[in-house]
Amino acid sequence: MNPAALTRAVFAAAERAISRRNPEIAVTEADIVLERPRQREHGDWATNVAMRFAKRVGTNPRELAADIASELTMTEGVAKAEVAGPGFINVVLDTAAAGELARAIVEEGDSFGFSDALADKVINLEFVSANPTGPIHMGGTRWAAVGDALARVLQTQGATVTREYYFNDHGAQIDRFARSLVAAHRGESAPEDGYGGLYIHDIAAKVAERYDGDLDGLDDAALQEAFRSTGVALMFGEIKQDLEDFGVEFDVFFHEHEVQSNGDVERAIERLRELGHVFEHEGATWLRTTDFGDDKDRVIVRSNGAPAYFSGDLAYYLNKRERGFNQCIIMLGADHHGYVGRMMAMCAAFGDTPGDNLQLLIGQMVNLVKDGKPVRMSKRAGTIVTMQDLVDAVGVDAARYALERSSADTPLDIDLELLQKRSNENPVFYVQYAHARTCAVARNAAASGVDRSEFDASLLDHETESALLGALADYPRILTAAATLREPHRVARHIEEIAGHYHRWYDARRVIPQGDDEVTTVHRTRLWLNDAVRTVIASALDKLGVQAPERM
RNA sequence: GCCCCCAUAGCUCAGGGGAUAGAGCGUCUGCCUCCGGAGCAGAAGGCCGUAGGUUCGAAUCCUACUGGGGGCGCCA
Repeated sequence: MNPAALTRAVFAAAERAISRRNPEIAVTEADIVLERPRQREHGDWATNVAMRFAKRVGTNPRELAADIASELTMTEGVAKAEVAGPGFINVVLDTAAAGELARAIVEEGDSFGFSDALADKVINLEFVSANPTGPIHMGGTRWAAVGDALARVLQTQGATVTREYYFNDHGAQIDRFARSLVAAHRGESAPEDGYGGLYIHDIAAKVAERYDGDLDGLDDAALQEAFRSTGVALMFGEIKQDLEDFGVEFDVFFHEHEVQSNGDVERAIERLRELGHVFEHEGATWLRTTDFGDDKDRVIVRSNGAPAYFSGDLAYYLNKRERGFNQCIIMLGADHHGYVGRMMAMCAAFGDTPGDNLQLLIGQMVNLVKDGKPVRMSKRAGTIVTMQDLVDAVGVDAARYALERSSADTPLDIDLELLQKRSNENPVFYVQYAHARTCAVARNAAASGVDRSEFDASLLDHETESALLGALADYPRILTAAATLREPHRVARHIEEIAGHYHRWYDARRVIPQGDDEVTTVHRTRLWLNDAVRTVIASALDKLGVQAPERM
């Protein structure tokens, strides 16, 4: 019996028990909450439905629970339902009913746990969007890992997802970048407001190489323009390469320059003006974001006629909506959380629903720690620590997993020394090892003549087997939660749990017969369970963009 | 000054109102005659930052405070 079927059974039982006492109280399936008890001896599942309804029904929770439990006991697949504590109903499933899951998972394969919960969502997921003025730093690295994982998790729930990178190739920062390159080219020190670091010299040298001496005759403006366009292109190429090496692929690289030059900005402003949210003040054009909860109104066209940065956001958001996305998710670093108010106000000003059509996720800072001290400087970038620094230190799998297993709104310290010293101390290896072990067992099973020609779920009766099956049964719910809450770390935490249950099962039960013992149904049945675990771990690691090695 | 995020084991972090608060790492003790010991079993280690409140029930929700991080431009 799967959780959905049990939910229906509990619903039916609760409805009968409650309506007997008071027919006017309506129970819906949404009122039924099943959870996995922390203590195994509390059964496979528990529900608090009696405690939730006791007051309204006018009885005490334990009495109502007893009624529901006795109804439930009659349900096929339920071995036991009993009242516990203040009014919980603990349910133990028939061994066979629980064990069927092993076969179901193997037969369903990689798509086990997928659903159509988000099938109506056409999602634009914007993340990283690092400026092309330097390499990707730790904030961008965190979002690259988490964003890619989130995209994959959303897709398991039927959502249509476009991964998008907003490329700020417009504005004053690019001027500063160009001037920094020119300074490096001339052997001068970086401008005060410019960018430093070895990479600036690398890029400058590459630009010069590409022009092959043709730079000599150029005046200052032409020189800066040459370094600007070529430098940005080179920098962007490096960023794309870093992302690719990190296993993250974007569907769309959107250039800010596009909305700034094709009239979209003007059109967005005009739209907002028609809606009555734009006003002129002291020569500048403003959006009245305070009407929608922002702390202050925002300039969208400066008094000198130049569009403010925010105007690009207006046009870009409108552009996304016109491309057909009904949910725009933007992942921002903690240093940008100040934009939340104005972005949400902008969304509302367009007549959309903040929190639905537009969602902003804020990721907290990542610090690398070594020898107990924060690592602040990169060899290459000078002032910041880059994605490359992290990958060089611990590898892609460990880097991604370390970033993905924590909630993005927790500030995170990553201890490089620990991850470098003995890589098996990293949780990613615990999970990967469990997967490799399932593969080793499968290989040995094949060699010993154990196959999946038979299956008897009632033979999966060991406590480690019900625990393992329970964790596997939970996986679909974890995936749905991870998607709807935009918290892919839940997937990582859950496979750690599955891996733990698997290792304990491995210690307690053998798939391969010992010595000269005959291969029996027990061994074949256990192979199904082994392969079910492999299926789920491989699928979950894939969602995290982490390798699931067959051998380590 | 105002706003946002965070505070849970020695460290890094999980815990979407439920029962005895968990994992990995670190420390200590056991387990290799047979599917991979990158594993398993056990031990030690917690006023869940403080104080109130809501609730049958709070690490979880609300308020205030303390401590840490970040942000508050006609910069991008």
